[in-house]
Amino acid sequence: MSTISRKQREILDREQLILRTAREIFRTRGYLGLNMNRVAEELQYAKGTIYQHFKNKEEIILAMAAETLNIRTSMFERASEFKGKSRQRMAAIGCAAELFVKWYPDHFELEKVLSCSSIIEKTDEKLQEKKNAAEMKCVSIVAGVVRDGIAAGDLKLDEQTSADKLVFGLWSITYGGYSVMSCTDTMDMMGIADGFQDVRDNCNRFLDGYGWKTLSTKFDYNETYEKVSKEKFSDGPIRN
Amino acid sequence: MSTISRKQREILDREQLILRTAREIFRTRGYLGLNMNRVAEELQYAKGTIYQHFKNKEEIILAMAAETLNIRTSMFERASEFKGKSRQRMAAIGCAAELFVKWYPDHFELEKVLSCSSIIEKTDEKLQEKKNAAEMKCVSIVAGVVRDGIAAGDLKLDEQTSADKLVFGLWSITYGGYSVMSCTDTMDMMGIADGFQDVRDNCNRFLDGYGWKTLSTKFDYNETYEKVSKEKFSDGPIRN
Amino acid sequence: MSTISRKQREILDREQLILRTAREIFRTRGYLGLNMNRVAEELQYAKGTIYQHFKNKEEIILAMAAETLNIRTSMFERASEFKGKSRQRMAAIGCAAELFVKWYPDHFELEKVLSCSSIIEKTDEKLQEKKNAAEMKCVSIVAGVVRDGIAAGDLKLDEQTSADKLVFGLWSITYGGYSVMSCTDTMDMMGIADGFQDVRDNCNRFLDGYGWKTLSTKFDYNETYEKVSKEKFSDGPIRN
Amino acid sequence: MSTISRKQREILDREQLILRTAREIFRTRGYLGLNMNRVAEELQYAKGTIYQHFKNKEEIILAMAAETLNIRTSMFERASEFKGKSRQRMAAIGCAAELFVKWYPDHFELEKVLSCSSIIEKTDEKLQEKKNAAEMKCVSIVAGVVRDGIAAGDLKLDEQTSADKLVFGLWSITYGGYSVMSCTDTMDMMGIADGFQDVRDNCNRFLDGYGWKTLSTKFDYNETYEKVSKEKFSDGPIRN
DNA sequence: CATGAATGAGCCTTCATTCAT
DNA sequence: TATGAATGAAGGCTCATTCAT
Repeated sequence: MSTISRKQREILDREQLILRTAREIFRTRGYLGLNMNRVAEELQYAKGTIYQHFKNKEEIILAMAAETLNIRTSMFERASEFKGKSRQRMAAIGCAAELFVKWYPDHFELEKVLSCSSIIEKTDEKLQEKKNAAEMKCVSIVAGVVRDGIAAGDLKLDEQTSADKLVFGLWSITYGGYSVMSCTDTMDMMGIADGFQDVRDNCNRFLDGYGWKTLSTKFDYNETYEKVSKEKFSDGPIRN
Repeated sequence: MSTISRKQREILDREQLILRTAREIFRTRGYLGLNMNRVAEELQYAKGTIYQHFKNKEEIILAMAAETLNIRTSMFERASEFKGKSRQRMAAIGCAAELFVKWYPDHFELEKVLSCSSIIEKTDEKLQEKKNAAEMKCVSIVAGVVRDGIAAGDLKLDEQTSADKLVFGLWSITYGGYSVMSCTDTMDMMGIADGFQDVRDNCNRFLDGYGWKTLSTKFDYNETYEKVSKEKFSDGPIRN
Repeated sequence: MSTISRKQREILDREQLILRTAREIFRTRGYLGLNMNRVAEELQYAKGTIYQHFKNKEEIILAMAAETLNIRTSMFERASEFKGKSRQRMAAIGCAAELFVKWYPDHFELEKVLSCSSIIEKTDEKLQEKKNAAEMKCVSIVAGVVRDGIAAGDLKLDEQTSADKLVFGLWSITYGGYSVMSCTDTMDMMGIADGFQDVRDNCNRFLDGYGWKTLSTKFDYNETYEKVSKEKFSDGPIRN
Repeated sequence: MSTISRKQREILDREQLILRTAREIFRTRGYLGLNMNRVAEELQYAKGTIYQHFKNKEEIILAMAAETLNIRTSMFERASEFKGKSRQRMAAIGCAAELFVKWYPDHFELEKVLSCSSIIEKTDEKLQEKKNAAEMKCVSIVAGVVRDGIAAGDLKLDEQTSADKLVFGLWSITYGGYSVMSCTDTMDMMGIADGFQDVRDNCNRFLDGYGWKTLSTKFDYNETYEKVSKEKFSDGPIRN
């Protein structure tokens, strides 16, 4: 890593530059507004240059997603290292998820786009695997904390309930919640003012429903969120 | 309704025919595979004729979404009329949501596409409002059942919790859950075999977390689902 | 055929117009100089219009070849109907071949291009078959005259020699000869002044070699050529 | 030749290496599949390096053709030195031509490509001349044998027939025959199984037509071919 | 000399939309 | 009102060639 040549370094930088530009375009103009012409133009590079780094448009999308997914993974990792009871550590991950959405709001859109098979089909399988690995790691971290909770006796699951189901539930609430939030109209319609707070609360109620023991009955989750935020993520958005 | 002329009737029929065809194409070939040429061809009508009914391609997408949204609304309405305690009526709506996803799997894709601002911008505002109204009505039905539960004393919410937050939660779990389910890879990764069952269970645990009283402690939710399915939706997919 | 609508007629005309233009470009600038842009430009039509008639560039090439091949076939047919002994009828076909090359000099180039598998692969199989059928018919006409010669006792082939081999030989001499002629440099190099005359003579010597009986020993082939030309092809280049 | 410096030697080697690689690509992927990128990649050299040897892509094509043309010339030379009567020596050249086609099947494709004016125009005139010289030499060898035959009294040509016309005829039959053979479809259509044998036979019948005396009436041409092949070309494909 | 990233002209192709009939 | 040919902007992608290092 340290012996990387200057040139290779420059290439890597340029790749990130391309992704950054693409992300900007994607955020402001959506998937259909993102095209190689625009990226090249915005970047003041020739079209061919972009193609030297990414085989096609789809690979840019995938690379963007992989990039933020890696960031999310490291955020989840950091959060999972929060010192506290299992339930608090889960809250820490919730905090990480929340900050991730706030910092990389376009990631959800990317995931949506990538779920179109016609897009993913055009990409290199290796890149896909990289992305999947990052996602996998993320899921594992959450599942790990759930199992820690079980091991610590904070959480008892009946026979019908696997740790995975619980993870799936949390994933659903957050993914679904943040998705709904990305559409202000729906939020207004539902009468939701502070979506982030509500997603937090709903996650907690969900875990309550499974009987995951809190530290104290009067435990203020928001306090934990603040603490995690300060301790682990005070330095703002991470760049890969 | 009864005073509608034969001609207007024909136009409506054709509109539905167009939407049906477009939906078929959308389901099998995705958004990028849906184009006016294909619709016209499949329909055995001329392209110009389609433009007499829909101002542009985007309006077709929007109309498709509005159509299924209306179906969902009527499904929710029917479900909410299920005879039983409030919690059971909510389960009935859950059943409706599940059947809706099973019967109209393309609706999620449509919503995804519509969330691209560039698409919705090209559509007539009135049609957007129609779609929003349908969505609104759907949300209201769910909120209504929540309030019925409160009124009936089955559910007590503290000061921090509004009925809306609870609706938002349910929406998140189902929307998020079904979204995740649409990607088999992620499902495998998470180790989820039967997503529908898990969404059901997670919804129920979530409501448990809020303390919504069940009819009996040994209440079997799945039984309710079966009953609702038979009583209310045994006649299969609804056509507008 | 007679009930063809005016519109269909126009379309056919336009298709021929496109082919005529493409042929012109092909003749002057070669395969690499022929592109859809240029065709559209030259034709003063929009690019899309061209694509409404031909799926892609390759199909234009193929269609051009099929068109001239059909012409050649009908020329061969006409020639084979020349009244005379078998050897004279074969000469008549030689005359047709010669005129064909003079009238449609680009056809050879087209064949060359089409022999590139990468080109033909992009075309519709049906169109390929059409072209092959035309070619087949052409070959059959020649083979037919050879067999007529055998039947009439003008030509006796030994056991090692099939009628097909003889046809192949004639094909080789004419195709090869005309190919060489298309490159003036080589012609100069070889010291050939009047290639057409030499191809005629060589064909005749070749048939002499196989012992195909001439009408009289002093028979002047060129005279036959002139007669055929006047009787059968005095009206100049045929348009499909 | 002997005073060539090591450096010049290296350059020559590299040039041959480039041509060899280009030829390999050309054979397997055709003209459109041959690009500088691919050549450089396959060769493990940088693109710029190739440009140090060849001004542009077209010159590579031309150089490849010149190279094989030189090989053909030396094959023809060798064959013309076959001991025997004039007609047998001509058969020896026919054998060389046949082996050349078998050993360097891509040469025909190269000639095809080069016949596109747009290609040759981009090349250096000197290289063109080199190629032409090689071709010229080849033609001369054949013409020489014809003249030897005349001088030896084996062949008598009338006033209308020049030695060149005869050479042109042989060229036509072989070039045309091998061209047709490169398209299996046409071969099938014509009902030709062993094209090489038929080209041989047709050449011989052609020469018979001109009355070129064979050694004996029962002369077996194929025997000569075999003998030439063994005596002159048993060491396989020649490398420049 | 070797390198190979950058260039950008050029090509193919698609498709929403219009409009003359 | 229906038609469907024509349009042409838009976008994806390739590749020969250059040139700074």
